[in-house]
Amino acid sequence: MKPVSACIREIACDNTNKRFQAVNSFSAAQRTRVTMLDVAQRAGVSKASVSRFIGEDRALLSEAIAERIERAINDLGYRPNQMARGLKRGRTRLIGMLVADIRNPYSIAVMHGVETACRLHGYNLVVCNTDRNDEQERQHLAALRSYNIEGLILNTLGHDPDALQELHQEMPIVLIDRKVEQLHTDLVGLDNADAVRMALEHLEQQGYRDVLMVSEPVDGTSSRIERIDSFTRQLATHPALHGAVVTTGAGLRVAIQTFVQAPGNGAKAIFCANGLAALACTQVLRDLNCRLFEDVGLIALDDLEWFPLVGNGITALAQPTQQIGASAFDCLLKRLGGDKSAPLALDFAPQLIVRGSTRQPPTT
Amino acid sequence: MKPVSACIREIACDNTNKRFQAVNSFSAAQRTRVTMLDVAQRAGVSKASVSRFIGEDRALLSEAIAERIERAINDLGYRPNQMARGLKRGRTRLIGMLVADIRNPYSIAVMHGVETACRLHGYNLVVCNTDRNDEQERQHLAALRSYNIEGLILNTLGHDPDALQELHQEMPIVLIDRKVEQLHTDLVGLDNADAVRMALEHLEQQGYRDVLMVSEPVDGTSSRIERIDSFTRQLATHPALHGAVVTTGAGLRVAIQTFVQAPGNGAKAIFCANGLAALACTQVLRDLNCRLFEDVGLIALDDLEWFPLVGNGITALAQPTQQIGASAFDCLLKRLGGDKSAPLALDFAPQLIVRGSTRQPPTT
DNA sequence: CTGTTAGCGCGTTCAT
DNA sequence: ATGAACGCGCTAACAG
Repeated sequence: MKPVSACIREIACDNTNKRFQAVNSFSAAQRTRVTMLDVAQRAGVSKASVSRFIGEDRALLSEAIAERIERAINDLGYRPNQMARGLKRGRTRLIGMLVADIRNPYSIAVMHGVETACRLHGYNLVVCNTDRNDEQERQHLAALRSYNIEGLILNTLGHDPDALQELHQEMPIVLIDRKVEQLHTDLVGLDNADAVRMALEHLEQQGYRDVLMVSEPVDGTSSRIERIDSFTRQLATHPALHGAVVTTGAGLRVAIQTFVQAPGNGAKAIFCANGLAALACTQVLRDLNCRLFEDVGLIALDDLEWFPLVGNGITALAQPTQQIGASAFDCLLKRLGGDKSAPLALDFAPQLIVRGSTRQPPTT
Repeated sequence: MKPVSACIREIACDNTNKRFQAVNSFSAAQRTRVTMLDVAQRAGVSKASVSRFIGEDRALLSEAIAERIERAINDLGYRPNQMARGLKRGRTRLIGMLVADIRNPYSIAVMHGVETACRLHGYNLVVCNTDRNDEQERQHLAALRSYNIEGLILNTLGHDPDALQELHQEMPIVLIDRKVEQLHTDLVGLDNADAVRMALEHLEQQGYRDVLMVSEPVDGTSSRIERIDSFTRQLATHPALHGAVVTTGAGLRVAIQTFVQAPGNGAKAIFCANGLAALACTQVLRDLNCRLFEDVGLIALDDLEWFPLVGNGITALAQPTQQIGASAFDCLLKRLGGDKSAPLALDFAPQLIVRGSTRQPPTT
C-alpha cells in the first residue's frame, strides 16, 4: 500500500498572478458556490422563476424575464445543484453500474457503451467494481442506493438475489451478460447458444474434428453455463465433432497437454469461452512449445486488441459490446419512462472474425 | 447506433409469489424509501438523535437510546440519504475522475487503484470519459460540479486551463500522468526521465546500438513530451547509442521499414513510449514480415497482459498503476483534510521486466 | 445527554 | 405570467 519508490518534488510556483494567492480555500463547507437565490436576486426575480427557467417550464416565462435570467446565469456562472434537485424531484440523473471485474476488457467495452448513451441523454454514471467479491457488492449496492441513483446496470453475479429483488422495488435494474435466478428484470447480452454454434460450425468447416472447450470455472455465472450447455448440445448435432470441456486454473496445462498429445479423431482445436480463457490458453500453448497455431487451432469468444498479433492471429467471435451497453441503458430509460411490460431478454449475435488460428488445420 | 442483430425474447415469468405482483412501481417520485423521520418515530426519539447515531456524534448518546435507534434502523432497513447529507454538510463523499480514454489499459489500471482507495475510505467514484474530446470534457466537468463532488482526479489534457483553475478554487484537484500548464495542483505519475534512462541503458547493455523511439502524436500531453525530451537528452549521454523519434499514425509503417532496412550502427531496437505505441509497432513489424524480435528488438513503456505472448515476449517497463491511483486519492484526501502546502509532484519509478524482445540482439 | 429550530438548494403547489 | 411559502432528508445551532 505504501509507495515503493516515489520521488517527491515540490513544484516550483513562479506565478506572480495575485489570482492564485488565496487559492485552496475549500474547507468542509465551500461557501463560494453560486446558488439559485443569487441568480434570482441579480435578475430581480423570484427563485421560482429561475427554477422554471432551469426546468421544463421555460415556456411559461415572458421573453423579458427569461432573458434577464439567462444573463444572470451566464454572468454568475450558475450551475443548478443536481443533489438538491434530486432531493426534491427524485431525479438525480444518476445511473449506477456494478461491474464484477473492471479489468476485464469486456466490462470496459460495455461500460464505454453505457457511458456514451448516458451522456447523450444527460445522465451520469457511477461505476462500482466488486472485484468478484460479495461483500464489496453489498457495500457498493448500499452506497449506490444512498446516492439515489435512478437505475442500475448489473454485471456481477448476485449472490444475494433477495437484496437485489428488494432493490428492484425501488428502481429499474438491467442485467448484463449474467442472469440472476429469481430476479425478473431485463437482460441484455450475447446469444450464447448461437455463438457456440457459430464457433463449432466454423471449426468443423475448417476441418477440425477434436474440440476442447476452455471456460473459466463455473461459479454460477449464467453465461458460462449457457455456453457450456450449448457446447455439449451442439456436439450431439454434429457427429463429426468430438469434444470435452475443461476450466482454467491449475489443471489447465495438463489438460491441454493431454488433449494435444492424445491420438484423437483428426485435427484439433481449442475453443476459448471468453477472453481470459484465451489468454490462459495461449500462455499454456506457448509454455508447451506448441507451434501457434499449427499443432492446434484456436477460436475465442470475445475479440481482444492483441488477437491479430499472436501467431498468425487468433480467430474470434466479437461481441457487440458497444451495442450491449447502449441497449442496457435504453432498457433502463424505457423503464424510467414508466414502461411496465414483461421483462425482456436482448440477445445479440457475435461477429465471426477469421484469423490464422483456424486456417491451418494440421493434417493427421 | 441501432441494434444490428438482437434477438428479443420475453422472459417467462412463472413466479407465483405474490411479492412480485406489484413490482415496478417506481414513478418519478419513489415514496417507498424509509427516512430518518421513520426511524426516529419508531425508536421514539427525535431526528437529531438519529442523526447523531448516524454521524460522528454517536458517543453523545446513551446506551439505551442508541440501542433503540439501532434496532429501528435494522428493522426498517434504513440507509441515510447521502444527497441530503451532502446538501447540508457539503460532504457528498463523492470523488470525480475524468479520464481521456477509458479504453486505454493504463487508465483502467489507475482507475482501479483510485476506486479501491475510495472504497477503503468510504468514498465513491464518479468516472467520466472524455474520449479525447474537449467538448465532452467541458460537459463532464460541469456535470461533476453539479453533483458536488468533493475532489477531482484528472487525466485528460486540460485544453481549458482557466476553467480548471476556476474549478480548483472550489475543490482540490490531482493531476495524473499529464501536467497542465498554469494549473498548480498536485501531480502524480511516472518518473519519465528515469524510465527512459532505464530503457536506453537496458538496450545498450543488451548490445543494441540504433534505437527508434515511437510515440503517439505529440498533442501537448506532458508525459509524451517529457519522454521524448528525455530520450534526446539521454542519447547525448550515451555516445554508443544512435536514435530517432517518430510518431504513430499513417507514416509509421514506412518509418519502421526505413529504420529496419537502413545500414545503421549495429543492432536495432524500437522503444515504444506507451502501450498503444507498442500495439501499433508490433502490428507493423508483423506486416513487414519481420521475425519478432530477431530482426529488431523492442522495449515498451507500460506492461500489457499480452506482452508475454507475442514472439518471445515483449520487454516492458511496468508502471505501478495501482499505486499511482491510490496516491492520487491520498493527495486528494490530504487536501480535503485542509492541507494547503505547496503542490507536490509524485514521480513513481517503473519496473523493468525483461522478456524475449531484447534478448537476442541481431549480430550485424 | 436530548429535543427544537432553522436552514442546505431546489421544485412545487398555491395564490395573485 | 409571477411570487410566497412549504417541504425533500438531513445536519447544526441552540436550548434544556
